[in-house]
Amino acid sequence: MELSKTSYVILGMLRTRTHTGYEIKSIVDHSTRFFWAASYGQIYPELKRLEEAGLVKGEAEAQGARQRRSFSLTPEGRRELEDWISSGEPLRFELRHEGLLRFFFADVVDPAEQLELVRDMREMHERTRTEMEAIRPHAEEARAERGQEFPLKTLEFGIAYQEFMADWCSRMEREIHKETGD
Amino acid sequence: MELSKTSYVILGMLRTRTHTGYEIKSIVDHSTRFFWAASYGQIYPELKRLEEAGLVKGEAEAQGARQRRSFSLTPEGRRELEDWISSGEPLRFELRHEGLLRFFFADVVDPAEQLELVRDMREMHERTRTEMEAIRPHAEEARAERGQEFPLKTLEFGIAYQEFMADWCSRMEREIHKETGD
DNA sequence: TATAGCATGTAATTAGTTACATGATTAA
DNA sequence: TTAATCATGTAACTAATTACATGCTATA
Repeated sequence: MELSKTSYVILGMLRTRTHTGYEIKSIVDHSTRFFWAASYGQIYPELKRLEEAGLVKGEAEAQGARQRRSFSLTPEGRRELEDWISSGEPLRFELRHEGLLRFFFADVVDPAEQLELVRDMREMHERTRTEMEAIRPHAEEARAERGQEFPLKTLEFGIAYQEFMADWCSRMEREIHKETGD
Repeated sequence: MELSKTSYVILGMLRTRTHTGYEIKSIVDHSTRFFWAASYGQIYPELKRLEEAGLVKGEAEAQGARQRRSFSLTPEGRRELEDWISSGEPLRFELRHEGLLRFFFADVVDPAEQLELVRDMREMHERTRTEMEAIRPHAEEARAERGQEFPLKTLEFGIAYQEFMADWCSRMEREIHKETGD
């Protein structure tokens, strides 16, 4: 069975304990979504496929009349996850940035609009940074209670990344302002 | 007509002069593809739609028996491009980074593998940086000959960005090494 | 008692890549 | 003469989002 990146997100989320599809979605939304998102439309069908492939095991945990299936990693699933992290396969990355795309073509508009664009970009990155700061307690808890170092390191990277982007925007604001001004 | 980001890439590429679909593809591959890619499978059908919408105009420029259609911006197309750059619509951005995704889950493998992962990530970003440096002459030419400031600024951002990523990887290498060592 | 959150899932749509098919021209 | 590059386009596929549909449970 061919595993997609999203399959690995799911396997990874089950590395410490069992979770429902719903829980996986909300953990993703508080962690990996900044560099790898996943929707219900991917998670539920993928959980089914992973179960068929013997990499996860679902167990009914109904609470009263509410249906609920918790999934756990099988030994094969864990091996698959570890192999993927250790595999030397090329690491792809992709940035899709609408602001940068507009910026690239910004010679066709005048400085006032150029300035507005970079200002909007900076604000967006500052907002995302704030959003990430709000998540920090989660990552600190994961470290304190489950000994996980990497979610926090990853979050700290994310914050530094947003800062880097916002700083670059500030620099561009100054550069453009110089031309507009005197 | 609803325009996608890729539509704007095409309009943008025609801002200074006419181009064929083939040329647009190769310019994209030397510029915006680092934050917005486009394939032939998008470009040719999209050029057709843009022409039907009156935003670009194609002209046959056959050289002997070889077919060739060059497209130019119509006044409406230019306005559409300018409006998009100036519009205050939310600027979306998305990072998909397989290395970071593995890193997030890296608690499940041992330090030797963690180290290998960040090393691979660093090397990838250094390679991309080198690739971008190779493009610099193109962007400098655009500035010198067509007065375009923004493609060069964007490229310089790209280079700084790759450096930032590579530096962070180096820092992680040192951090992990400390734990592996003594 | 009503709203927010928990929970599962599918269908339709959109976006995008890859592979394929074809052929001309230029430079080594 | 052959390989690289120029040039156009479609078909099949893959990935992913969004909207929809359903219903339970806890809490304010």
